[in-house]
Amino acid sequence: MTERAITASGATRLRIKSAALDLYAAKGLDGVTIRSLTEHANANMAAINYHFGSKDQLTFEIFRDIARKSAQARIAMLDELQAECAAAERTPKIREIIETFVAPYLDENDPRSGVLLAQLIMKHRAGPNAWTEAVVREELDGMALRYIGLLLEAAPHLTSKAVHWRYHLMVGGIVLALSDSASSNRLERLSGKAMAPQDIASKRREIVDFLVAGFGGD
Amino acid sequence: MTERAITASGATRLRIKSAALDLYAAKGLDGVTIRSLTEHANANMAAINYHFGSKDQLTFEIFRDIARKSAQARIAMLDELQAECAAAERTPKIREIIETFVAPYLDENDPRSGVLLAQLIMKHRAGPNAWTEAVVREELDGMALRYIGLLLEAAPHLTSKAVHWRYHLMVGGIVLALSDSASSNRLERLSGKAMAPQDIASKRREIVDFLVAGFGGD
DNA sequence: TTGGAAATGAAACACCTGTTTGAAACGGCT
DNA sequence: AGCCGTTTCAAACAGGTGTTTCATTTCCAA
Repeated sequence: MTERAITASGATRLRIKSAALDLYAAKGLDGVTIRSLTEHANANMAAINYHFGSKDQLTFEIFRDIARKSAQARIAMLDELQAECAAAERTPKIREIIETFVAPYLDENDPRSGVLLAQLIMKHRAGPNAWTEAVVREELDGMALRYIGLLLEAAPHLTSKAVHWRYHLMVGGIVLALSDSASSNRLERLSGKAMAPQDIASKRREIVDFLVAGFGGD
Repeated sequence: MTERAITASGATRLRIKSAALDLYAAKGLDGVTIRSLTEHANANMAAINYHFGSKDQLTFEIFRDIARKSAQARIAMLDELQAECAAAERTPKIREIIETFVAPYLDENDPRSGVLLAQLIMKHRAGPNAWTEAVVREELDGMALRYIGLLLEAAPHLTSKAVHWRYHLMVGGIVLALSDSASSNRLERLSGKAMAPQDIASKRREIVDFLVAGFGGD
């Protein structure tokens, strides 16, 4: 009884989700209306409420998935890193930790996710919400605590308070750096067009180098 | 002919501006309606269009003033710093430069301005606007270039590209750290209530220390 | 083939936004 | 006092938002 429902409804459901990812990445969290959304998805307005219950619920699902995917990717990388370190009887280095943290924001194969992740966090800061709160608490907080613990080990010269602060400063730096290339491109403007913002590899290098230095070296 | 107009209109004009500062700082850029605004200002809805032309124009004036004030404060501090350094025949240190940059965000006498400044920048990144663009370009870009130049001198081990990047990462870190204490208080939650977010002095110290380290030491 | 649930579509709905209107009240000046 | 430009006020307005309605179509199973 549910099988046909799944396959049949799956079509427009997926079309809507896909269009939502595109539009949110392009126009930002406040620039997408239900009308523009259904137009890009070749669907009817009512389809959103029919398939998702409400626009808020759709948005929640979208960003919960993005956040969960990024958290899982980081957890996998951290597991691998810690296994490696356990074998070599050493603790992870600051640079290694930070590289796993930055990775989901700068995935060459999926640049959209990094932008969306940044938008989620900015939205949660600029005007928190029932669903931003839920996404951050349920998908991101645990991962953040793991990073803070690891960084605390890797940077024994820093107090716990300092590591907490620097974790948050790190997130902020990444998020706003990401959003810059996504919209206003202030970095390119101020540097006199000398910067190539599309070069993800060098972008990652600059960001990681700064953050590693911020935590007190490699 | 203008005198009485100025004094008479000045009253509600100022009341509206003051209420706007309060509400924008408390509710964020997207949480203030013309109705809540005039209610808090004991004014009529039409007063906003009568005195400011439009809600957008009012918002523009508010944030242009905030941005201008912060830029002027920083310019004054930089002038003093550079005069001091010229007398001592040395160049400004990274820490000295960054302390002037952070200062307007963490003014004990006016904590509202820091929050508003952070909101302006987040809004400009999350969803740029005609007036955010104008404020950033006209009030902030020149100051940013001066900082980048100074930091380039103070951190000769960094390339120009690196300094540009780190300047933007610095802004991002400050802005999101500021917005955290303003709304979601994630730092306090994750640290198990061990952090005292109201202690501005130690907050400034943590931020500056991280940024100084990020630029490669003192 | 046919019955009935699932899905779609066009239109209307209710709500909230910023803006405008036109009349009333105010306040200084002659 | 009487005038007139300035300012205030309540109400209505226009535009956009998400949601709902209900008739229609689609599609699978009996």
